[in-house]
Amino acid sequence: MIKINLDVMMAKRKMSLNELSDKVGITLANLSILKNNKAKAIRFSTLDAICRALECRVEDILEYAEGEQEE
Amino acid sequence: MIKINLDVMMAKRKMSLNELSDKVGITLANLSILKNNKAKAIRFSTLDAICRALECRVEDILEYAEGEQEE
DNA sequence: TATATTTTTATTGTTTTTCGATAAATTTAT
DNA sequence: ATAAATTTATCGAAAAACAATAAAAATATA
Repeated sequence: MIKINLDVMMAKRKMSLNELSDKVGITLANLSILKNNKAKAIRFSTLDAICRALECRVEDILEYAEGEQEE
Repeated sequence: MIKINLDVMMAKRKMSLNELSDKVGITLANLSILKNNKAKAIRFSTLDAICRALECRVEDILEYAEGEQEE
């Protein structure tokens, strides 16, 4: 499965959802959905904006976890 | 911008579009579009399938390239 | 060169999903 | 308690994935 580690990166940057929402330009609600692994896909433009806002790489946000599912 | 490095990974694995298309379960045409940076988004299910098929990580496929555009 | 294989491009249609806008509920901090 | 931050939930619209298909173009091979 693909894991979203947005929360980790936000913590590292001490950035709140509000701030990130502003910088990325997507609504608070939708960003929350993405952060909590409720989204089924992502636009590259959004991923790009997130990486730019958090000054990080794709792999800081998205992770392929072999097998794994539970929770 | 977000770069797709599918071609690099396919080369490393000596895997053709045909083979990858089979394993991933999306059509040849659409995989080609993705490979050539014509897609605007990607479903996590697809990204997952690609990582599994190529036995690689997300960062082997997707890369955030600061700035950059041209070409 | 001729032929086969692989890849790219294009089109149409269906289904899915993002994302905005909004509001309420919930959680966490003050 | 109160305020702030986050999550959850609808609804709708616009966008995009992806299938199916076919044809064109590029590449490899005999």
